[in-house]
Amino acid sequence: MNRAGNLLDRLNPYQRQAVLEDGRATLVNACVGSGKTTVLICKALYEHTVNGVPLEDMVVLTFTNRAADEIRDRMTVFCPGTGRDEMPWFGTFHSVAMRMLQRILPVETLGYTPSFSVLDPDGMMEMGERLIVEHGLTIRYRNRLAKRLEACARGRMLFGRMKCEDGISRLLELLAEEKVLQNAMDFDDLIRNATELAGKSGWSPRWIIVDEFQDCDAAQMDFLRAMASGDTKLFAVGDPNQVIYSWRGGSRDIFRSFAREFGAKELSLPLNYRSSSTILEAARCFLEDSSDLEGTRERGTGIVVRNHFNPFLEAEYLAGRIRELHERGVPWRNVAVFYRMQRQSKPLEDVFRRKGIPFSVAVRKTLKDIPVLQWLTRLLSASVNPSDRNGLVSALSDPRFGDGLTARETKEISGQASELHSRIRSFPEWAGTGRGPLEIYDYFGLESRLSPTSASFTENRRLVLDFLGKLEVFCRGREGSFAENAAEFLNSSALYGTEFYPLPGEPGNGDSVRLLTLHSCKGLEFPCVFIIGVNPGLIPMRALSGPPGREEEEKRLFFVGITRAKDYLELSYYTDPGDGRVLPGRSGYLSMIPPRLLEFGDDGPSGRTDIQTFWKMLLENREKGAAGAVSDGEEDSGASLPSPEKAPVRVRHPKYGEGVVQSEDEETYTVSFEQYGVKSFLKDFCPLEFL
DNA sequence: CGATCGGTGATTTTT
DNA sequence: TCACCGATCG
Repeated sequence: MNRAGNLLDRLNPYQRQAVLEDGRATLVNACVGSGKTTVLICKALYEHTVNGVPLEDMVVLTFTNRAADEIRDRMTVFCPGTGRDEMPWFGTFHSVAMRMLQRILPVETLGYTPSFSVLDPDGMMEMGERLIVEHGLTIRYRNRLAKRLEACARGRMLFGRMKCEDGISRLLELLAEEKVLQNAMDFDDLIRNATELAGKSGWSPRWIIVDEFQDCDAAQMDFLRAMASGDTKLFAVGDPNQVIYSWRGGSRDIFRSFAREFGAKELSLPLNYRSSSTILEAARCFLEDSSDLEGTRERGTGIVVRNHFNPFLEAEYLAGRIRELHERGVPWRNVAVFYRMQRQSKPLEDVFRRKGIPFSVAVRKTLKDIPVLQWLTRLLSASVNPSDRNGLVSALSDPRFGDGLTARETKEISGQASELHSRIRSFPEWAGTGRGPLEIYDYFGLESRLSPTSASFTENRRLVLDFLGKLEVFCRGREGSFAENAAEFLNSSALYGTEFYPLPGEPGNGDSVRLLTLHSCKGLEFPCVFIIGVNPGLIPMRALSGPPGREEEEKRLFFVGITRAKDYLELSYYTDPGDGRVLPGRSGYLSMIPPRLLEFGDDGPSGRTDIQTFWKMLLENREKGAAGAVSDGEEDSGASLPSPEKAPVRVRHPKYGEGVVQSEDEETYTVSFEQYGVKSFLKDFCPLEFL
């Protein structure tokens, strides 16, 4: 009681109201940086310590492992002695669904056993490839199979009209059968099967609490519905302004339908504690509805806008600028650079490495990127799960580490066909209650399989022993057989994804500058943020086709990026992006920010950059023997502007075409274009041609 | 089989 | 705008 009492004292009135709200369903519209995770944790603590709800009677759901870990860690701080076992239903949607299927739901009715295995996306593709061969299916666009399957599973059809017979839907059916046969569930199956069984089981928690509710898709909503009985209370926290995954099924409508379906009381957390009011005011320009967003902080410095010739020179500039910040006492980890596409990190990586700036990149690492671990997990999976034909075939047929059998040969294996095969089959018995890394290493004869002569031998050996070491730690102190525990380990590492594996050669989360896509920066915050490539075609991404609402989502994405910054924000764009799909010059989004919030950097470091830019252009032009491109380098510096007259002033813009100047103040022109509506332009950086 | 034409999509990605 | 696939034709 005391603890919870103290906890409440630290909350603002909005947060306190949310924690104390006791209706059947509560929907908290939490603005960016308003302490929503704190509220969520306080809610769980309050119900537990004050209202006496056992933690086992609460389902607390997140979308990422990172969020789940944070919540569990912070719970443990307030409830000392509480481990994972006391919070069985705290976790990601997928891990909670998996646990329910393993422990309390009758999976047998679906043809599974509680020791089913979790099929990661790569494993699913392997299974798909095999089924295509075995059944002689004809699949169009084979190299985009993954995308096609995903689209098909969500009821959409990629490459809509196809003249010829296409086996994609047949493949989907076969996959569904095969998964049951192999006692394996993919990520979607976990949610779907848990939903189906929970609806019938009659089991319900007293509370369901959901984080980042705006990311819920239809299947996850069904899952909530299936778990909730009439007595279950629901508490969902989210921010409709941060819907940036709608292509994955998230939707702003989910807020409305939740409120309607459960008659939820809607509250809001409008106070942002993170960003300076200047940054927040700029961010507000990108919202459809910014009414529930109030700053609490001082103005801070202006948002710096800069242009660079190309991504390479921009990286040079950033390296210098970030080093300068570091020398003034800013730790590396307080700085982040955001961009729209993964590949934009490349020039930054190269230059930062050369200039000795420590950095870490959020790269998407899957098992596939580390072949030896991919093979090892298939091998172990086949060893602990006898129905896992898929893993067996993958492990045996691998040309590098396995026996290099063809699919046909592997199919006909009967028992003692291969040494490796018999080792796999007798593994559970051999393993008993526990085996160490070196024992397993020797048991499978890995020393020779990893081919000691190959260049990557040392690295592969280290990766394998490291992985087996983690397996040992995981299994230590657990009851049951080693094979059972190893199966559990493989399942959670499939769900835990990349972070479970060491990234070879890369420094971890130490003191380094973070390079992130605008999508992956969600949920983080940094004192200093640089958003690069704010060009038309990149931010916003060129949206040719696609459902309406695309443009709004790009705005929200930029909003998410801006609101990561606490104190310092710098936006930059390229004069010469070096990519046909990206237009040179400032994105229209920069014109949406009131100019009084911006500072256009043209002194100091950028001056150096301009000289470099000029040299670079000179060199390139000399090499190409081309002339005339140089003048483009300064497209944004104010060309001669005629004084405005009383009569309508007509202008031409390179992208928007002809328009009429509507109004003018000291810094800007506001121009109305026929097709693009009203835009405003800074006088000093004006791309307009006066007619 | 090689050349050519037409249609489609490109990016982001928790688990 | 470009890259890639599939269909079609000679």
